[in-house]
Amino acid sequence: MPKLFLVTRSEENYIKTIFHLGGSSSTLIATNAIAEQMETKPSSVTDMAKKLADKGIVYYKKYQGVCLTDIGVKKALSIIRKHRLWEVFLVEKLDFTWDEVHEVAEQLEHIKSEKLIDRIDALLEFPKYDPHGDPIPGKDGTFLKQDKQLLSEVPLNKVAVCVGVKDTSPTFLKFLDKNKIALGDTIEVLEKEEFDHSLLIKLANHELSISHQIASNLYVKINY
Amino acid sequence: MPKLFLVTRSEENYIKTIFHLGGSSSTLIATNAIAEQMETKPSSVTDMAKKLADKGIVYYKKYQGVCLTDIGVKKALSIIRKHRLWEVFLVEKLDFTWDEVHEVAEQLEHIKSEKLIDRIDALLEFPKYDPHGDPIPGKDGTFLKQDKQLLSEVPLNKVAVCVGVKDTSPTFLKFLDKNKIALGDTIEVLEKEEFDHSLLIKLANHELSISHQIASNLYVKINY
DNA sequence: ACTAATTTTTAGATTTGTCTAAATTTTAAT
DNA sequence: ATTAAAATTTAGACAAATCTAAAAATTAGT
Repeated sequence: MPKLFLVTRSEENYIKTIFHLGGSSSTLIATNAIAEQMETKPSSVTDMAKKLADKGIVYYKKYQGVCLTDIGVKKALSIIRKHRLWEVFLVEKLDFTWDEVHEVAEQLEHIKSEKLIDRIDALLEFPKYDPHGDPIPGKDGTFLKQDKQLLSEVPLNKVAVCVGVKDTSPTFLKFLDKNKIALGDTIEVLEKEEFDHSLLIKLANHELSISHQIASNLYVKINY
Repeated sequence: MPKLFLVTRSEENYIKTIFHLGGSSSTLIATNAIAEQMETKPSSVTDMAKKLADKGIVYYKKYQGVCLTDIGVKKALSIIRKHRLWEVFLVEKLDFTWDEVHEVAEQLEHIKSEKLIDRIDALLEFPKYDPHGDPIPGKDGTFLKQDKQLLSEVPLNKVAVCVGVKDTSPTFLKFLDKNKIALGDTIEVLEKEEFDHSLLIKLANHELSISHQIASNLYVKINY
């Protein structure tokens, strides 16, 4: 029986980052990519890669990169589940706004108590998505892949519903608030400008021109 | 302007322990006492005492012990406030029992977000006492000294209300549950046995004989 | 007041997680 | 295919928080 039960906060952060960079399903993630994402140095990543490999959490091929093992994926999903449930809690129960939740959830996701997160889940009535529209992994490790797409890829005259964001920076989220674009809003693509790929979109009560950069950071789901 | 804003988790635990051992109000607390309480070694306490003294959080007299400065007391109250509010949250909102809350609250008390704890406070409608009957420090640093006393000190035939416990171990709390002694219960002292100082007490629906050790770990408030 | 016992501190070592700088490997370019 | 550039790893160092063992100071006993 391997003793995989002591995972430090730092280790958890690495696991989460590797998952977000696509390191489940045997895709090797480069040391540099992890270092950049975590704002640390590549040599630190190498050190941690070895330690996580020893614990059976990642597969590490020298000079090639790392990916999560089955155990690692499970651990990652558990952390992401906690993070997203806490985000829902902060928004639904404590009236935090979109852009305020991330920083606090980064801390709360490391609290070690199975009972705690299960009770939070129940209190929130088992939500399926977090405030950014990202799916919440199940207690059993199930993970719903969402059929969302970027607004920039939606065809002309299609009607879609805003379900999330790619860029989660406060700057971007504040821009959305200012322009009255919120989760669940209906968006129709009226025009696509060939010159700069900007979009003219129609919201509930107003029309709006948005740049390609904006459109390629907004996730939507097309209605059938 | 002193930079007192980086306090590590470990430092917070020392601050809290010193406070609980009576180290506010310039009473010097011995290195050994702190070490015993925290299940660490005296030499580690000395190291930390120096560090906290450098930061202006404790006053440290070599070979004599430490006590909290004004800044230290403030910091301690802030941690205790968080700890107790989280305990109320766990019991009131997530149906945790008396004996389950402490361990989780020990983790939650270190979450750094003023807004978070203020919103939790509001969600709970600004409680004054935690589930063990201990008062919750105010946001402004006010701290209600409770006029509670040990059941073992209550005179014969007086009626008192159970407001808290001194020993917070699961063993003790489970004993209380089993004998149907709960927070808010009315207790009358019927007899005091001279031989072993055990007490015969009267509860709502039953009488019960309890040892001195039990009685000296139960806090009550006498009704006027 | 003078030992003896206890408490506290110092000095040096350990672990975790990080860093810098140098060495090595891989990738890309001509 | 050889070399230049980029990425990665190694080696050695450092800070935080802890420990052990030895030295120093305080307290207590007679």
